[in-house]
Amino acid sequence: MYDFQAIEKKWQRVYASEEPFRIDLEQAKKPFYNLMMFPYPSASGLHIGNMFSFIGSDVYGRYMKLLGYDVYEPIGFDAFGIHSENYALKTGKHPAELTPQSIRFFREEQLKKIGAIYDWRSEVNTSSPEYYRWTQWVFLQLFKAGLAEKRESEVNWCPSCKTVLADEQVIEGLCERCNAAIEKKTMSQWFFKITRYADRLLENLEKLDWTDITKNIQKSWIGRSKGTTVHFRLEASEESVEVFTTRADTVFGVTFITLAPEHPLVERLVTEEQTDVYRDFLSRVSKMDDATRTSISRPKTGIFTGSYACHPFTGERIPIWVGDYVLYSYGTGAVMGVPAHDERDYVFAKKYALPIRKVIGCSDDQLPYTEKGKMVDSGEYSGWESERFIAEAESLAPFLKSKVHYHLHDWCLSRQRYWGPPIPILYCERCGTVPVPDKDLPVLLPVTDDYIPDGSGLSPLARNEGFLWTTCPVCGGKARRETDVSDNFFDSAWYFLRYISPNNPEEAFSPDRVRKWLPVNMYVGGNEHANLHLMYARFITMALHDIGLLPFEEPFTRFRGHGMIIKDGQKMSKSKGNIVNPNDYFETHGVDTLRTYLMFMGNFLEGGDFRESGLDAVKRFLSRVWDLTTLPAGSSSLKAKIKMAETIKRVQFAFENIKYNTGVAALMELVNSLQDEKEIESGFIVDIARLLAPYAPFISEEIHAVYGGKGTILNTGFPSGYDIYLEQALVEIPVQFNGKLRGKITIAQNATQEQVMELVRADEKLATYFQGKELKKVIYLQDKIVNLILA
RNA sequence: GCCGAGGUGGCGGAAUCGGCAGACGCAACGGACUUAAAAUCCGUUGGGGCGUAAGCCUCGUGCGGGUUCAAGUCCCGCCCUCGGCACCA
Repeated sequence: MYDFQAIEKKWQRVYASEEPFRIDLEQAKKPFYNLMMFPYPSASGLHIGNMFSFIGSDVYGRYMKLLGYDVYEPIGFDAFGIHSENYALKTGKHPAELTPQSIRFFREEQLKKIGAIYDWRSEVNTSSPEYYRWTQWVFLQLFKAGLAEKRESEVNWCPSCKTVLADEQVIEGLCERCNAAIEKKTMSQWFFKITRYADRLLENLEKLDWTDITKNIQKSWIGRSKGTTVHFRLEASEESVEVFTTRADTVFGVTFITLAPEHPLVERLVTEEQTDVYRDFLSRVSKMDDATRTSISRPKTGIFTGSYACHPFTGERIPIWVGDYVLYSYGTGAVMGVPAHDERDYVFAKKYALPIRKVIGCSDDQLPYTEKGKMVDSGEYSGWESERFIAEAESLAPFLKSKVHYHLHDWCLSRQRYWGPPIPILYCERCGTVPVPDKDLPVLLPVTDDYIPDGSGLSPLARNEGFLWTTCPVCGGKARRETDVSDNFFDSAWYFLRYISPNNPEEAFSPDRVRKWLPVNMYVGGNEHANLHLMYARFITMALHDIGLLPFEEPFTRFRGHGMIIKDGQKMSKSKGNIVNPNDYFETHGVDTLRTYLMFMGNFLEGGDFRESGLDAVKRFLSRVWDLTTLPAGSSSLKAKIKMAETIKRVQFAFENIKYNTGVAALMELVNSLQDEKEIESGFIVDIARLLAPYAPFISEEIHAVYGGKGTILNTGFPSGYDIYLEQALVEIPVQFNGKLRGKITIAQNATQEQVMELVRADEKLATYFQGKELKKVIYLQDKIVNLILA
């Protein structure tokens, strides 16, 4: 009888007391760093999606362990940040009080029970001073390298969370977390200059073993766009306005210029008689939130400034407009209006009766014609191909310059909140902006009940006099601390470095261990972090590399993004009441069953549909595995050994290619095929347990122990030695006539075509197909298939 | 709109290099065990047709074409779903 509860309790105790997966970070011979994405300890516990992710990662780690690697699988908690703080605000409990409770539940009731090979000595907690001391240190490294900068900027302000958000935390004008409409505010903020790395972040993708899905998400987020800037001299002054275009070939078709309403030239360009119109327009635009402003379907509006520029090629007068569809934050904040060859310009020109000039060969009813083609009515360049003009633009005229623009923006690091690491900067009246010296780290987050944001735009720390004032380390005078804390994404942008030196009080990460363990060999997590976390972690790594602290540029050699779990064909949500709580199944089905089922229900990289009926099926399967131990010891059939050899290959393929579901299926097939065995070798059963061990740790350990095995089964190697039986296996060869399957023959491996044909002709049924036909051709693939072409 | 991934039975999903489509599992149906039920075990299960039967034929991987001895897989043209980006100039 398979008593899963007793077995699991026993091995959970063994794992806790004997710690068989402790890794000697100094001495390990074959280091393999197996990482999964940092969990954020919510009060509601790890949900089934996290569990899916962690188990998928652990299955890989266990497999590598079985192959003999010293697998380091660290674990820790991403405990700072707005999630924890918002929850604290809602419940009225202090985050410093709540966070340890949440962590305790995660650790004791969930993570320690799932049979993962975590080395708990690795545990880090981003909200502990021992950790954030080094977060602050990393900030200072970047600051000293000129990669951190405070500047005035228009920022996304969430009126509900009362804080600034990075661009990537704004989804269609709404806050990623609370869905409140984002407002624009001008504030002084700390930024990391990630845009300096845009090209390298893009180019390095080629070298990484990541799936194309993840790479593609990063590519489009970086959003590299190659184009040309064109200078238009203003009619009324010596200044010029610069526009950015990817279609320099349409420059002869410009009939107007449109500036973003925020463009600094606008104020000066609006003529007296247009002032009222402009004021009116501006008040309408500023009332629009970002969601409305950037909605594609919204009608485009604009006004004429009253001023003109000169066309650099033709000298023609070009009216300058202001349009709400031009974004100040992209390109130069100004565009050249080419209505004949651009959708938006076309609509705009039609609306305001501006001329339309065709400069790319096409028929009139095709306008706006946005394809490339042959240039027409373009002075000396008429007849050129678009591509040629674009490629050579820079060399054609001094007012044309090649330019690359990125969608990626600098990383706004400041948060006007409480629950994060204080940014380690001081402002001294005499010395200006001063970094906190390393010896004074960490800048401790004060323990206070006064942590609720007041909407002033300042962090709660700004009200804390005890925190605020200090002494300038340079001149000894009075200095004020920076009161913003840093973005939660910064905590998790370097944690994989801390994991290799988790308790080192001297260094953030020790260089010897960096060389031994990094970069991370295998990283597993959700693709929803492809734009944010993965980009930031890559940036921080690249920056630390350039500073000379890391010998590599890319933190994660191999990354696999897993899919999402749904329940009975529907998305899980609180409102539907169909949230799966993993702990519910520990008692009813057991951890082994839950783990194996999660890996079996679908392709790990694509997600799956969670169904209790499937869970029952896996429980039955494990029970059948257990029943094999009741078979008398003896020798199993050749058929069984051949099946084992095939299963080993299939299971290994499944692990290597993260197709875990097919590995479970292969094991089920093996167990099914053993139903008729009368007796079996104990080694055979332990080999089944070895194949199963990455999926179902506890039953595997128990089977290993029942047959006298010592220590963890993961130290006993991946099964081998069955290939000799495979050589004895007969093959079944499908026989086709004219491409249609008509039968099969069974023959020894590596048979010649003659041997195969002999059997085919000898087969009573197959032979009938030859009657009255001439055999024209035989296509024979050894051990695979034979196709006979008859006339 | 652009970029990417995908579309396979009643359902979740397999099919590694162009070579037996539907592995494995669920559900359903039939049977064994049982006084009965649950549990468990055994069998059947893509559609259509022929045959008393063993079996045989035929269609079939979103749609339409094509390449090939052979196509879920490759090529061309569509449709739909999901993910990413998006007044991006």
